[in-house]
Formats: sequence, C-alpha cells, structure tokens
Amino acid sequence: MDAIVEEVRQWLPGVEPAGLPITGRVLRLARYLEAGREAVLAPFGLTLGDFDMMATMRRRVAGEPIKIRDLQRSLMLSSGGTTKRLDRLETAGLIARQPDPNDRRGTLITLTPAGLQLISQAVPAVTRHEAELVTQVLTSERDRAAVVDGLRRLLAAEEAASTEAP
Amino acid sequence: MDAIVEEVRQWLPGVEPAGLPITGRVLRLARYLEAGREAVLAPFGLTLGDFDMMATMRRRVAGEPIKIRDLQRSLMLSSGGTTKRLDRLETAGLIARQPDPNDRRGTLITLTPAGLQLISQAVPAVTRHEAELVTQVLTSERDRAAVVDGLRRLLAAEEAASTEAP
DNA sequence: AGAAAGTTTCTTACCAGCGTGATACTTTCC
DNA sequence: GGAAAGTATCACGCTGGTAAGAAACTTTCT
Repeated sequence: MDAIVEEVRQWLPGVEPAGLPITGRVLRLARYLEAGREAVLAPFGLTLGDFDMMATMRRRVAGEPIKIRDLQRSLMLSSGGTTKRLDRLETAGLIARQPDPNDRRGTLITLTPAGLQLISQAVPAVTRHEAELVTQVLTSERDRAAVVDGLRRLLAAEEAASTEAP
Repeated sequence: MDAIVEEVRQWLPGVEPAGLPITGRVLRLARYLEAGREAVLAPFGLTLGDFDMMATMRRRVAGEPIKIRDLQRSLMLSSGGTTKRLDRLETAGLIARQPDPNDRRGTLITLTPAGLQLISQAVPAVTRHEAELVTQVLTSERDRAAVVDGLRRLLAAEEAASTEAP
C-alpha cells in the first residue's frame, strides 16, 4: 500500500495523495473484515446482509417494532433490496411483518423468538472474533483510541455530508 | 456508533467489544468511500470494479503485461468474476488479451492506449476527491499519521493471516 | 525416458444478491 | 376533492460467486 501511494506520487507530481494512505487501507481492510464476518456467521446460517439487518433490529429495546423505512436508511440499502432481505428472513422464520397501526402505508418488523435467539448468539461471536484481531495488533488502549478518534471524525463528516444533501 | 458499542457492552457483560469501535467504523466508512468513488467514476463510464482492475494494471511499468492470475489475487476476486470483468473491459476496448509465451495455459493482459488514457484521468480524480475529504477532517499530518499507522498494522495482520493459510 | 496422476490456469454455465424503474396504495397539503 | 409526496412490492438487469470442465504444466513412479 505504501508502494502504491509512492507510485501515485511520482506518477502525478501535481496531485498530493494525502487521502489514499487512509482510504485505500480502509477499503481493503473492509474487504478482509467482511470475509472474516462471513466466516464467523456461516455456522449460524447467516449472510452478512442478514446479520446487519437483524443486529439493527436487535438494537430496539424489548422487541420494539421497527419501520421498514428506518431499516432501509440505517442499512444504506435500496427499497427493493430491503424487501428482498425481509422476504428471506421472513421465510426463514426469523422476522415477522405486521401492518403499522398508525400509518396504513407502512409495515412494522419484529424479530421472532427464533430470530432473537439466533442474533443473540451471532453478535457475541462476531464481537469476540474482532476483539481478538484488534487487541492482538493494537495492544495499547492508547493506540486504539487514536485510530478510533480518526475514524470517528471521518465517518462523522461522511454522515453529515450524506444527510445534508436532499 | 459509540451508542452501538455501549449498547453491546451492556447487553453482553462478559464480552469486551474492544474491536467493534474500529471494525464497525471501518466497514461503514468503506461504504461511504465506495459510494464516493462511484460518483467520481461515473462520468468516466467506469464502475468501481473496473477502476480497481485498471488501476492495478496501470501500476505496471511501461505497459508491462500482467498475468490474469496476479490480477485475480490482487483484487481478491474469484476466477469467474475476473473473467467477466476482463470480458467487459475488453469489449469496451480498454484492455487486450494476449497469449502468454511462457505458459500456454495463461493469458497476459495489457491496457490499450484508450484504457491507459482513461485510467490516467480517473486516478487523479479519485485521489483529489479523497485528499479533500481527509485533509478537511484530519488537518494535521500528525493525526493522519496516527490513523495510517493503526490501519497499516491491522491490514498487515490480515494479509499475513490470509497468505499463511493455504 | 515416458506414462500416469495431480495441480494450475482460464473459461463457461447457472445461481443469488442488490439496484433501478414502474406500479398500487395511503397520507398530506392546498 | 384533487394534486403531490411517501411507502412497499414486483419485474428486470447487472455483477460476482460456485462448480464444473478443458487444456497445459509438474511431479512421481517405474
């Protein structure tokens, strides 16, 4: 990666690649992390997309139903993609649709008991797996905090940019 | 994101989510960065996958041909997916296949003049776009270096793990 | 040396996931 | 009451993965 940055620097003398060392690594690291999560989730019969969706629902206190629209936004998914994922999970018996009593256009989603049980096992598995990776490499709390702080700021900027744009 | 971590901490008292603040943000940030690159690349008629592939080829000095196998590994792509991407780019006249004189199973890939010209415009566009984002948020070189250092170590661990496992 | 077995390289169906655009229905606003 | 906006679903297309196969290279055994 450093080699790539150096190569771009020589190739484009006018363009300072101040972002590439970070963005290139974030993108590549994400690929590895996704592969790792997939490996951890496979024994549960879950794909990465299913996991994200169910974990988002689990975050609701006490099985509070969630609007499809909220799920969609939170997962950065299209409406069509959301419907398909929900179809899969519903067929698998992990979530349930119910009409929204306050808005007859909408639908509310809840985790079924089976879904709640499954995600309650899958989240700790992923958490443990990634804690192991990170603590092994960034052993000091200080190192981790530095990375977290930078990432937090970058992410905040992106989220701000995406919400301000109509 | 901090809220998510805190929630997991309370939900799972036994599991220390030391990795999540980093991995969760990396995954999410990657989604935004991909969307950003797609937006920058759209005017060039390139998808993210095409860009990655051509940028990898561009890195070869002086149009030195590259083996398909090397491309595939470098892009973390399946063999079938590699063939398809190459088919698209070849149809578009951006790359060319030629038989490998040293190994008659293999095929070598080169950028055509048109492909070279296109990627030579696309890479600076992406670089500039991301430099802007990063320098705006992480203004000091020290801040950027801290993030880069952490990411570099995490990525090195993943790469090592993926090559050691045959 | 040379044949047999195994490995690597690339391609070809076929399948699953997601985005796009059209559609039907509800709500909101004037 | 009617126009405009919001919500969910469906049909279709594109992209990538998986599994199978054909051709070429490598290793092993006699």
